[in-house]
Amino acid sequence: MSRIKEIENRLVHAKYKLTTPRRLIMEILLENEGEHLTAEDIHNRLRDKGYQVGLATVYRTLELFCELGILARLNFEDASSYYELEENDQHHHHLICLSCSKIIEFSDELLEDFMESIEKKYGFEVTDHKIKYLGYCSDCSN
Amino acid sequence: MSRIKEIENRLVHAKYKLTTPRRLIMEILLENEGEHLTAEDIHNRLRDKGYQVGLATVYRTLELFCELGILARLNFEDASSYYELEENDQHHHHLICLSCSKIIEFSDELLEDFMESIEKKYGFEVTDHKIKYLGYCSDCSN
DNA sequence: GGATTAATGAATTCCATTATCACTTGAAAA
DNA sequence: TTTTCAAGTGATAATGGAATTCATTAATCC
Repeated sequence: MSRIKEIENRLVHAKYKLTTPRRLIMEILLENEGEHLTAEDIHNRLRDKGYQVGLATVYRTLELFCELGILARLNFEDASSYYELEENDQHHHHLICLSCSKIIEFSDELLEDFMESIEKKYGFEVTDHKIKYLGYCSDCSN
Repeated sequence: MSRIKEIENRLVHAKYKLTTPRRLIMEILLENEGEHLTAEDIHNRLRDKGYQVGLATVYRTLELFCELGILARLNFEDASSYYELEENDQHHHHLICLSCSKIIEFSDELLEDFMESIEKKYGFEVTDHKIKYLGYCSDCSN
């Protein structure tokens, strides 16, 4: 099944309509797979292609896609949120260059020898790391 | 050396003046050690204690303290930045409850058996995790 | 077809943060 | 001490990302 069909199915299955703005936003996301886009980035690219989609709709659609697990929202050190396609539940994390802000992705098959292997693999000199575990605390988990 | 004296020294050593607003903000931070405060939190607590310090000054001071390594700025999933005292280079990370937003801290002596041990130690059901390594990429590291 | 509901988009609002700029402070020099 | 002046401050305006409002439009149901 094509990538776009699969996403369409997820939308429809969750009782949402596949509208033109949603399809257009989805196309932008697919065309720019691998990049980390802000809502405004997407809004601009739509405009550049001649499509008029309201910024509010872009925000709403991105939020919806996040809820459906189609997208992941990323927060780096600046104020904006960045979005990227979630590819088949494959976690991946980010190396963030303090100098040029370049973002390199890496997957997490192995958590243990992370630091050493990553440094070698990407020639990245790690000076700090931030880990966040998300989930439910003992008060909330039942 | 007292905590406050030590921080004072760091300021002066970096050629910054020890002004009243900076000292007051430092006191608030020390009084609330262990909490994650926003700029506005600090501003409010100063006001509640009868001190008038401009919000802009609070922001500037927090930024300065971050540069000097006195503070760490934390970005969680909401829009605000949170600040906490950096205690002697001891990394620690965060468990964030998706339900009540409670934040539990944990240290990182051992990276490997993290997930399991954390779940047990804190009764926290981990459903996702986010790791960011910060440093310098191969283009920037020399 | 008419009614009901979902979705859209322009504009507005919100809110955290940053910039501006005239004024004040405090520490070094006189 | 007093003077001096860069450093620092604070009221307010500006910014920018995100959320909200509401009138309009599109899709779906009976």
